[in-house]
Amino acid sequence: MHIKLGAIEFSVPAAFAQTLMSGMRNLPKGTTAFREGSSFDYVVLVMDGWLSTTKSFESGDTQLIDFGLPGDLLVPATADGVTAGLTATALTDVEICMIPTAVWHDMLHEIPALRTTHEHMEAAERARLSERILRLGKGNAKTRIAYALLELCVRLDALETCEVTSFHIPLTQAKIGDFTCLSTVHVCRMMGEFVQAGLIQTEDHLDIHITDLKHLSELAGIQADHLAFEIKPELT
Amino acid sequence: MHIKLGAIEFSVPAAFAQTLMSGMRNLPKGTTAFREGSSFDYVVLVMDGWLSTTKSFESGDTQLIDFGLPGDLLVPATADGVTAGLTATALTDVEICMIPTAVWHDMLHEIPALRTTHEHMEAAERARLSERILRLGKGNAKTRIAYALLELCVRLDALETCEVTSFHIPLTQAKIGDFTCLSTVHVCRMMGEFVQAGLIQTEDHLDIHITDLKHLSELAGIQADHLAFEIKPELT
DNA sequence: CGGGTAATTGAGCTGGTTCAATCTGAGTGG
DNA sequence: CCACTCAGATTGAACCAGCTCAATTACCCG
Repeated sequence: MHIKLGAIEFSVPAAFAQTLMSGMRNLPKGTTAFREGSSFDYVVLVMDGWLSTTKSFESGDTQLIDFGLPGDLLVPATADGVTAGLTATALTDVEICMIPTAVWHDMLHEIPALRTTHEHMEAAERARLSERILRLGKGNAKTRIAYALLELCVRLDALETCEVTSFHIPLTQAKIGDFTCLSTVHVCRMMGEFVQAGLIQTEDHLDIHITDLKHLSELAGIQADHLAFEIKPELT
Repeated sequence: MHIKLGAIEFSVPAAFAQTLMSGMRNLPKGTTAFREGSSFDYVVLVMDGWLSTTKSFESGDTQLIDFGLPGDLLVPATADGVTAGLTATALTDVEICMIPTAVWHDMLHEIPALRTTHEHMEAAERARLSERILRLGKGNAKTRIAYALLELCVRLDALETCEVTSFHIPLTQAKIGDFTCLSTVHVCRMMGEFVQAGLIQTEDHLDIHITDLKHLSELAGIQADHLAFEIKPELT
């Protein structure tokens, strides 16, 4: 039995195999893995596909907090250890593994390398959120979008040191707007300007080609390779 | 030897005492505990006083990410496990304990209750950041300030279920602005309106009295007691 | 009393929003 | 093969929450 955490495959003792197998779920696009406020004593390992985590006001206004990509571990719990503080929704058809929190702790305990990777991924998540808060607070629309593109590029391991960097994001402009806290209208305009300026090209609105990494990085306010060190555990 | 994590005192085996003692530091107001980008293989336990964690653009624009209050544990590392992703600055005279990351891991391993509390505090931090991102993205100035006041109130254990709730925050309006991503001018105006509307009173600009918790909660978009469950580990 | 930090108040400005069309492309059914 | 539909992208234009700039006030401290 193997699981992938971050970019690393771990072989898991047979004792855990049954629990892992029975935790596998296929979620069709648009369905929910767990919901804010509900009791949910699992961690969720993303095997395949994209999820978003969101948080809402009672009024219904909803903010996209983060994406869950293959290899990511979603930890929904708030301080009480049991109640989910976020809602996780499948952005594509998704395969996840729901692991009871207690079992996950046992696994971390029994597989030291897994614990190390887990800690690096938690640090990566914190770093990601901090970078994003910095840009929400002090960055303008272009900085926020440029950063979002770079972050996704790095997380998808698509970064190329030279020439054109290409990757696929299963996101509408509305989702990019949710992620960057901008209206779809403004996302559209800004990305249009990026294309005009020769920073990126798009195909089908979903395949992104970064054609001028240097200037996109400048706009984002961070060097792409530096960001990779901050948020990609396996580069150490 | 005892340490306080969250609101809980833990007795620590003698083997760790020497390391803990030698990790103690007194930082005068305005000094820095660790700096973004530097190598720093410790976790920082806040014994007394307030710290802020910040993140900056190369241009110098700086965003306040979070506060470190007594009992909080600051984990500066990014995904590489060693490089600090944040800068921590003392907002008041501060007493901290710098614990080497490896030692901290040993302590978590040897003291199961400490590990549990640590996990709840990490969950609390995630919850706090999510709540804040929600308000940065979808909330207006009043919502953000109201939430900031409530969050600090809850973290300071000052919450009263009825009547007036009072607490002290060693913050200028400029810091509140940094925290909520608003200009000092706008913080001033909004807090002025809160006072006018009878939601809060202030003394010396630092002592806050919440005089209408119900309406402040409505403005903040969360019930104060619900927030307490989300971000206070020891209420479980 | 002088000097410095923080708060307050007024007034004009702007980045990004909202509202409202219009356009485009991928189905879908006949 | 075409007409219809629907989601998403694009474009234009008015609007506004919060910012910046600038001046004034309040308070503390030596």
